[in-house]
Amino acid sequence: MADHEHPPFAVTADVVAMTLVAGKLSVLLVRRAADPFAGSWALPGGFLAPDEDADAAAARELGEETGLVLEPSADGRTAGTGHLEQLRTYSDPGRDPRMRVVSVAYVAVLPEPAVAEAGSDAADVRWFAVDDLDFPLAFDHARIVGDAVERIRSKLEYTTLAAAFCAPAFTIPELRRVYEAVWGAPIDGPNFSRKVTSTKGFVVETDEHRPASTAGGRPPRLFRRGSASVLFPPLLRAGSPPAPT
Amino acid sequence: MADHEHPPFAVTADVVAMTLVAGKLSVLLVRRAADPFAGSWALPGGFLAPDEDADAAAARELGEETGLVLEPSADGRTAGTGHLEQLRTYSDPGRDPRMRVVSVAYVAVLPEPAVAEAGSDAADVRWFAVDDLDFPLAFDHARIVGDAVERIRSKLEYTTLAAAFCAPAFTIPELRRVYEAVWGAPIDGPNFSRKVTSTKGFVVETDEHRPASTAGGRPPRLFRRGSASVLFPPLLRAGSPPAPT
DNA sequence: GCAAAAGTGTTCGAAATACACCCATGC
DNA sequence: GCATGGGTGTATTTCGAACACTTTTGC
Repeated sequence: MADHEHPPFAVTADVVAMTLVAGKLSVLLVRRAADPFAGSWALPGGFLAPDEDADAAAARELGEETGLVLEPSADGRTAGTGHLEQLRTYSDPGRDPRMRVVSVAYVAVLPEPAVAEAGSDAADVRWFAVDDLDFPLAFDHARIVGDAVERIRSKLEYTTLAAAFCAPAFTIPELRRVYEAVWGAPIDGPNFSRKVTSTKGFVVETDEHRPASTAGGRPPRLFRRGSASVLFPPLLRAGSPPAPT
Repeated sequence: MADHEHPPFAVTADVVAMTLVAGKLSVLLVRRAADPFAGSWALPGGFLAPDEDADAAAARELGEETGLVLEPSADGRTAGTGHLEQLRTYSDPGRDPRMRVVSVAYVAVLPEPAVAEAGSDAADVRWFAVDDLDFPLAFDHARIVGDAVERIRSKLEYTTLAAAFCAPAFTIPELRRVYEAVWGAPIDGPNFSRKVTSTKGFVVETDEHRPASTAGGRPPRLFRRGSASVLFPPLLRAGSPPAPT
């Protein structure tokens, strides 16, 4: 390893924050004010501070936009609800027209109630359903969002990540709707319920029930997230195989 | 995003190159000559050139040590044999005592015949069985190797990556020994053979056979790598579930 | 022939799928 | 009651684990 003559790099952490909005998988975007791609939508993110690593920078940037504090752990699970994990690093020399910027991208999963669009500016921070992203994003952020969606889709199969989309207490049908929204395919309710409740550590039962909706129906039981982070055996998508990581 | 006052970062690409040596999963290490951790074993790697991205830098560094040229593609598959894919990025502020160094780590998988230790220096580049790594490595490279091993173990389950450990033409038992070496557990030969040959696109049959060994035995058929990169349904490890990515 | 290694056949049980049916609520 | 949504029971089928057994070589 040489230790001189290396060119100047800027390093950023960019976050693909995801949640369910009105039952649709959505990502958080911010409208750029400054020069390159001014007016375009982009991922929240920013430069690493001198004393912080990329995990901390991602958590900080996410907190600045959503008001939520997620402490990333080894497997991405956070102390409370939510999830924050590294996705991959994008380093194409031309990805920022100003200079050499290497971006460490993250995926965050937030429970739906936390959709608070507090943070910095008001109408310049918005959730977009991923299926509605038919306009170009700044930099290579469209590609990053695509990679993040594919990561999340694939991780629902063999981890308990779906619970990160839910509030601390949730029902089995709510969890099922997470799978249906992310995978875009219906899932058999009875079999899903059995699978989830019989997989040790996925969910833990409480003795509470959510009140039935105004449309009627049996009040569903409430569950909390279990201690397991992997799902074994996995919950495989029926049809097409997933793309590799 | 600010565009000033960001501290100077150096960005490196480090490669965890893996292959089977004498039937054991092994990683390529180089002995450091220069100052921090001089004399210690470390991963091959180096700084990104001004005009190259991390993928290209990783491929270049690997080529300088092994003489092999692997062109990384979207899913990590390379044109010929072998495999090169991004692992994750390590950015702890204290990971290099000299300065702020962010390292984009890669995993490379090479076929056993390619163990040529040509490259730069002779005895300062060596393959080590991962189970024999009971000495400390330079920087945080021990952690990176651990993450790489876990990534490879997990990817054998749901991708056709195992074939990257093999020569262009290989037998089913050879492929099975890859799984056994990486997972460290025996696999039933008959069932494995059926699973592999019945999964469309994993391997394609040739009409050649490898000559039987001197110990006798039926000569195994030769196969080549198929076009599939994902394995569906996956080939799950029997016992303990894998750690999440 | 005998040992060794590759590959096939067969059985068994666990688990996913499909779907009929029962339960508990709002109106 | 009746519609709505949650949950259980059960038959079917598919798939993997285990292992007996056949094939094809070297010696």
